[in-house]
Amino acid sequence: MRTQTDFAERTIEYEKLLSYFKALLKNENLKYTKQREVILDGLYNSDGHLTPEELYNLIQKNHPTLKTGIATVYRTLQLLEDHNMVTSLSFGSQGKKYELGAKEHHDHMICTECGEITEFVDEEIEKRQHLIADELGFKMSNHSMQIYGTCRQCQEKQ
Amino acid sequence: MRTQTDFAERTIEYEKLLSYFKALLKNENLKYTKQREVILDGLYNSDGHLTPEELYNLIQKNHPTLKTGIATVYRTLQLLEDHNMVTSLSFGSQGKKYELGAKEHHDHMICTECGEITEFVDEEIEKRQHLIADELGFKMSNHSMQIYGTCRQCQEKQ
DNA sequence: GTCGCTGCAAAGTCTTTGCAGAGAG
DNA sequence: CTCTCTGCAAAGACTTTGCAGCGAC
Repeated sequence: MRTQTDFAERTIEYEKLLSYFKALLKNENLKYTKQREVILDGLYNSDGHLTPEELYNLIQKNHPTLKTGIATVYRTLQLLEDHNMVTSLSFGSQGKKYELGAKEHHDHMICTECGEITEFVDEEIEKRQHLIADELGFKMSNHSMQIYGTCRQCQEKQ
Repeated sequence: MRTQTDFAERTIEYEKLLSYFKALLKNENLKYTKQREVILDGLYNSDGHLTPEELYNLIQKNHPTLKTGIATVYRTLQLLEDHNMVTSLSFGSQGKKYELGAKEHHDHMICTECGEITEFVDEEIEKRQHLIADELGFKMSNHSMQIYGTCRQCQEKQ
């Protein structure tokens, strides 16, 4: 099993991400704006699991001079999701969160006390998922798995 | 692996479900009302994956004489969820759906074309989930897994 | 009878959209 | 220059809440 740390090492650098984004925009006759840049940047320079509002606040804090509306955050997240650059996660009552999807596939372990999200991958589970889809005659396009519980820190607090 | 059909056989009968619900209400000095009955009934007599609005419509159709407001549906679903009688699922853009949680644990395979939901359980995956939680020092309380793709019927249509 | 429950409508959230001006290419 | 993007505010979708009357116990 691999965990979050490994992913950090594998995460493609910001430069690559940015040029991919720029190429994509050019390809579709869309424009590369300062707002789109800071949104991508915000997603990159965070733990990667943000609600639209959290992202909006982060941008306001880091780029106070640039006026960026929440509508633009929503629109850009939608754009990024349409092009598979980000993935949206909906964990129960925590609302919809977004993460950069350029990373390798992984699953999530969510602490119900503090909301911390740890990423992991288990090859065995991945294999079985494909197997199950095949058995049910399903053409699998995607999958997600979440484990809910209490993280080590929160257990110690109690 | 087991699938939906097996679950139908394991599903506890409505009578048991109902008496559990009644006992629970009595226990907390809550009242057993006609509205609460038809809501539980609606959840039971369906494929078990309903949005609050779908449930509301179903009730309107099956019990046209009984006035049941959507607010009551929301309130009752909340009540049932608080007492672990139903589970809410949020699958991407499909919105929040509810299912009776008295059934055995299972995971979901969702067709992104027609929205059909098939349930399944894989013991191997269940085992590995516990293992992973242990390795990460996580006290697991719950987990969910979704496989997205195209179901057999929708593949044939194309 | 009491006290919780209900429908209704109003109020909250969260997200999307219309528009006129700003700005990238 | 053109045509997309943006902020703003208004509109939408979904969910929750306050209230006065209703109904379970």
